[in-house]
Amino acid sequence: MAVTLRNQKVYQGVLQQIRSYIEIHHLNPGDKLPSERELAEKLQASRSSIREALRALELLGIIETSPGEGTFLSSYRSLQSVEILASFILREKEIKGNLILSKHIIEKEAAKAAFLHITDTDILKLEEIIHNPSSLLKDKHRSFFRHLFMKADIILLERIWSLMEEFSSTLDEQVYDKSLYIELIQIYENKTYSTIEDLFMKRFKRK
Amino acid sequence: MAVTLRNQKVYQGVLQQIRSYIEIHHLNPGDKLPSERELAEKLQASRSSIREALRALELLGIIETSPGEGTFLSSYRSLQSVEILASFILREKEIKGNLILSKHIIEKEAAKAAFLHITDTDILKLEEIIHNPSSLLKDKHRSFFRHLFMKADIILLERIWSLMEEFSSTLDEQVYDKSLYIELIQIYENKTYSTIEDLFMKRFKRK
DNA sequence: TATATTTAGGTGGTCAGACCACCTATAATG
DNA sequence: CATTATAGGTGGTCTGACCACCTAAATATA
Repeated sequence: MAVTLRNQKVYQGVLQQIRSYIEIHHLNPGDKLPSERELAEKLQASRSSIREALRALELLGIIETSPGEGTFLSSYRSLQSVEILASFILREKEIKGNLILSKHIIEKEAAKAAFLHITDTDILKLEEIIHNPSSLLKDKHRSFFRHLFMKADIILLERIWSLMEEFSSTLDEQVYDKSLYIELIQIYENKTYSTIEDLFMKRFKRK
Repeated sequence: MAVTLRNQKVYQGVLQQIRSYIEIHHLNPGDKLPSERELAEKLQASRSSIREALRALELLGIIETSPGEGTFLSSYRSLQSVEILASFILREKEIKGNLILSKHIIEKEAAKAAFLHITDTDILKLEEIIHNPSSLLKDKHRSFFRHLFMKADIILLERIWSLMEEFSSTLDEQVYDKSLYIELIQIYENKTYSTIEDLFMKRFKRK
């Protein structure tokens, strides 16, 4: 059995050693890790313990496994862990009321952060999204803000916002307002940054 | 063996079923989950598979285990996953810059949202936090904003911010600025809401 | 009776060994 | 040479076994 330091569980030690292994061997995304049986022997732990560590890493999106092939470092960043976390956190009732407000705040900041980088082409693109007759209001909303997040270059907030969007769509109260987009586009055209804050805030007060 | 839907692994199914269990039984933080053997029987999976799911949940800080006692819903969010995630994933440079900015934005919004609810008592409390000689700047920062989040009553953003704080603390560059807190307290005293935005933005521009 | 002690059973932690389905490279076959 | 078996490795899963630990009930003690 692997040495158990300070009441640490074996799988936690395995976690650290795998991290070291990756570092020492300069493994890059897509590279293969030793097999479970090999790790078990190398790290002096049972295959079960190795697997407990690997499952945890998998949930965090750090590794991927292919039956019959092996275990590999993830080449893309999975949001699996965030989703699991979110699904547990958002379950709590008080949080749900918070969700709409938080999402609104993040959208406001995206609109502000994008301001400096918005070009005429972007404005056309945004108008096209909003006036597309074949899309639902919900989809318009998502495309619209996704574009803003992209321009603002705040990937992290975009991811968080995406999750909030997903969860808020499971709630009853849908709160999309077409005039918001139109007014925002006008602000971008007139280059009046300072009015963005008000645009969003007055809309939230109304509820 | 548990039914394997769409190539889904057993432990992933177990993950979902545990989530359902928590919801159906209205479990709250601190409450006890069924034992591993009981879950194995209930969910028609082996104890190993149950454990793989539990280990993953443990790493995410959703559950805690006590040998000899049982498995419990976490009463506090341990965030131990953050450390692991950070050490594996945060190598990517683009994300780092994004992290600091995103955290800064959320802190700014917390400061604004708290504005209306700040009382004289709160101001004293905030000053006490900042001038406490026995705490590190990092801890001052956290206590300070935790108080603001509490007053603003935006739990969800606070959770997200906590995650970001944990993440950013694994980075080299620490960016706490004591004068920010002092100026912010002054704003609360003078009740000049409109200057909060500038206070934060000018600080970010400097970097 | 009231308190201290033992004990039995439950719980998580870990391990070893066994199949299975799947993949791949090699060897045997046409 | 191309095709097809085949053998061995890999993750996925299960079973059953210990161990250390905790708790509460049963027992012994004051």
